[in-house]
Amino acid sequence: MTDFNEKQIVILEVAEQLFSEVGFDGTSIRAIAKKASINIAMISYYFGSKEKLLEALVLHRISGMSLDLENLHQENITPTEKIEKLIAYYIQRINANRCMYQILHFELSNKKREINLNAFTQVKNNNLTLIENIIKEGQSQGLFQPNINVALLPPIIIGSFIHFYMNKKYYQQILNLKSDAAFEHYILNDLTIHIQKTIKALLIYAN
Amino acid sequence: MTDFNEKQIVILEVAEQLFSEVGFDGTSIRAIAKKASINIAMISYYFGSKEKLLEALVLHRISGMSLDLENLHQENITPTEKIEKLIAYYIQRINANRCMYQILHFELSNKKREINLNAFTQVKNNNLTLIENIIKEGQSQGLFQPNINVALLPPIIIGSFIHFYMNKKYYQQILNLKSDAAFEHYILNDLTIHIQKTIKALLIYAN
DNA sequence: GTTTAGTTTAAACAATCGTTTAATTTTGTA
DNA sequence: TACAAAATTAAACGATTGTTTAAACTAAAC
Repeated sequence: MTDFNEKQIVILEVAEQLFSEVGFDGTSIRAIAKKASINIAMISYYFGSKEKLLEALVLHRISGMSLDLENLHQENITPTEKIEKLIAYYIQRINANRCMYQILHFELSNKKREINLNAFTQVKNNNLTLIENIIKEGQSQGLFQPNINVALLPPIIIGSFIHFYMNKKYYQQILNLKSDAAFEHYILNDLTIHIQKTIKALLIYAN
Repeated sequence: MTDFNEKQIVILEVAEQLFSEVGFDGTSIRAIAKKASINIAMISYYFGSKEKLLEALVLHRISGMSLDLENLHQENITPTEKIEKLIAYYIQRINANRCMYQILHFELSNKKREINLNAFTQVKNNNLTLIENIIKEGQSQGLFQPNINVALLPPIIIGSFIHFYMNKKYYQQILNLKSDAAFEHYILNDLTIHIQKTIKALLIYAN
């Protein structure tokens, strides 16, 4: 998977954290080097430049963002249950990769940057196909409505999560989630159930 | 509403565009000055500093982000129709303020920055109360389900929009929206209808 | 016409930025 | 041990950053 040594991995991890916390432009080479306990020249030495470090980081993480659920489609459960499982797994994976999602979320919409989107587009298309197959199955069984815009389902799932996570302080306040652990627990339970209910209702309920 | 002169307004508008396009850290005082056709010293002269310019910009725009729908609650239409109207209006307003939403979205989650959130929190609480009142009305009429987590509805609406907008290029590609106008039209029609359907289904459908 | 306060300007400020250099240390191989 | 390649370092590079300065300009008030 990776052709990076231990020291390079440390740099990538530190960069990921800082980029997600204070942005690419808000992160200096010196800040990364200090946090990774290395000399600032090592970043150019290993990755070439700050821009290329970002590219390497994205490519390094992107493969782990594809949903790995080939067995789900073959499981002997109802399409509704499959959707439930898919969403829970999806959110758990977004949460696990939330730093990278945050970086991509901003840097991809940043007109200054021009990252190679092919790998990310492929991940999104792959995840979209996965959802599409389950929905087609549900539709063929007469469980789901026929007129579902599948392309707009990921925005609901990902968008809800990202917005919730980006406004962490606000939702911690109004939902009385006093610790980071409580916030994360809420995401993996209450928020997940809420999104599951929402998508299920959309698929099943006839307008 | 504003105590800014024409020149200050121009600076604020240019800053808003650049901050949303390339981020706060990605925007230099000189870039703002050049685009606004003013001397770089004028920004410090009028606003004190770059940080204070951002604060002034947020405060300048924030009042326009509160939903103004007092009459909606009194209209003689069903709660379901009220929700539809509310969502269409909500998305139209997010779209109109999308630059500021983008700025807030990133800068508020940026650990470097410490903007005064009170005004924004007030807007969010105000909008939440508006939704809550309509849902209570629908619940009292037996139209909506009783167990609705109102706090998690804005994340669906705002989150879906922002995610869709942030991944503009991707969705333009897979939805075959070749122009900016076609993309905006899709947001104000198809995406709006999709979110309306989603929220309605969640409110009405019993899991 | 003079004065005064408010604008606008070019220039300079120190600080930080990403990157490169050249010398040194470390590591692995013969 | 001797050598060569790789890794690491401190220092410096020029460019750009946000901000300040002091002079010049504008326009209304007296």
